Amino acid sequence: MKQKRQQQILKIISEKDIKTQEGLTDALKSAGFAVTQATVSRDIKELGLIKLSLSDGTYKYSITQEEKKDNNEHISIFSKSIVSIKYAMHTIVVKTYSGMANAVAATLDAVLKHEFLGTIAGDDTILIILESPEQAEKMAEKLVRLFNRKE
Amino acid sequence: MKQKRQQQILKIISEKDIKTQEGLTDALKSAGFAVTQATVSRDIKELGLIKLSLSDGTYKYSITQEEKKDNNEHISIFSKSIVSIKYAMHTIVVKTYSGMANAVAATLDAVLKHEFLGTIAGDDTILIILESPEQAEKMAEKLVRLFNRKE
DNA sequence: GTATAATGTGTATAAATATACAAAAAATGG
DNA sequence: CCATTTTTTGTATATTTATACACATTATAC
Repeated sequence: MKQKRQQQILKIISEKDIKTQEGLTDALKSAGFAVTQATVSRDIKELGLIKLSLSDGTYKYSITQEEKKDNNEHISIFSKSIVSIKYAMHTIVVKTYSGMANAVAATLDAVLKHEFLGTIAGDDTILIILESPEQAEKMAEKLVRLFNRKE
Repeated sequence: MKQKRQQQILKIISEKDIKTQEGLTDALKSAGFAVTQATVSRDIKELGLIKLSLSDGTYKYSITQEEKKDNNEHISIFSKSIVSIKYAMHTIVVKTYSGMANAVAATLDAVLKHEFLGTIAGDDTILIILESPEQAEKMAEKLVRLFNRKE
């Protein structure tokens, strides 16, 4: 039963925004799984679900994007090629693994070109040029967040 | 101060396993930021941090892999350019927004070239060629996870 | 079968987290 | 400068979530 119930939980949270464990308990009840919040709490823990804060100021339960847990290579495909991101004055310097700078720069250009003046890529370094130190700082923070290296 | 404090929070959780907001409050205090749990709760909400359940049965705070938060365009910089990922036989078809296929393909190549035979990119479509349907399926699933389109 | 161990669950409650409200601090516009 | 608005924060507390404990259920070994 537990197995089925946890399946159902994944189904439920993929279909509607579940904001609390109480809400999930109710939804489960509707689906024929009568359990208490305590059990839901345990299920959530086992499933590794997370509570996200949404842009409207509320929360919802969700699965994690990647399967982190298990092994250790849960690094996003792109951030994988990036070594570091630093900024100075109105520029950002992105270091990549050897030979990858052009590929990364091309994609950055394609996706974000309206947000900076331009990029120059060598073998393992990309220079991104912004209009001001302020913009460089903000963009650098954004890139760091987007590629977030962690764990 | 808030800005600095939130930076510090990100630093702290990247360095040590923070299990509760109380723990984070203490760590912040040690770092010279004396605030209460209430403020930490608000910071966590703003930063979009999540509470992960670890394999040892405990919890820790962490950043999300992608930036979801703010507006609705919290889609990772790269997945932003990808429209869909489908597979057929031993190939995968990635659709991108117009003009971005080459940039995305270049990066895929750079990062994953040892994992597939090759790629062909047009204006908004990339064909990835694998060795077998099995490999194509697995790789497609991997790509979907890595770029995880969702929400 | 019975005994024993392991797993799952509810109840009650402890622990952790979010928030209403008021006050303080900072920003904005004269 | 002062007045007004916006943002940030603490206090107190409501809400939400996790868990100790006891009981129930299921699996395992004989």
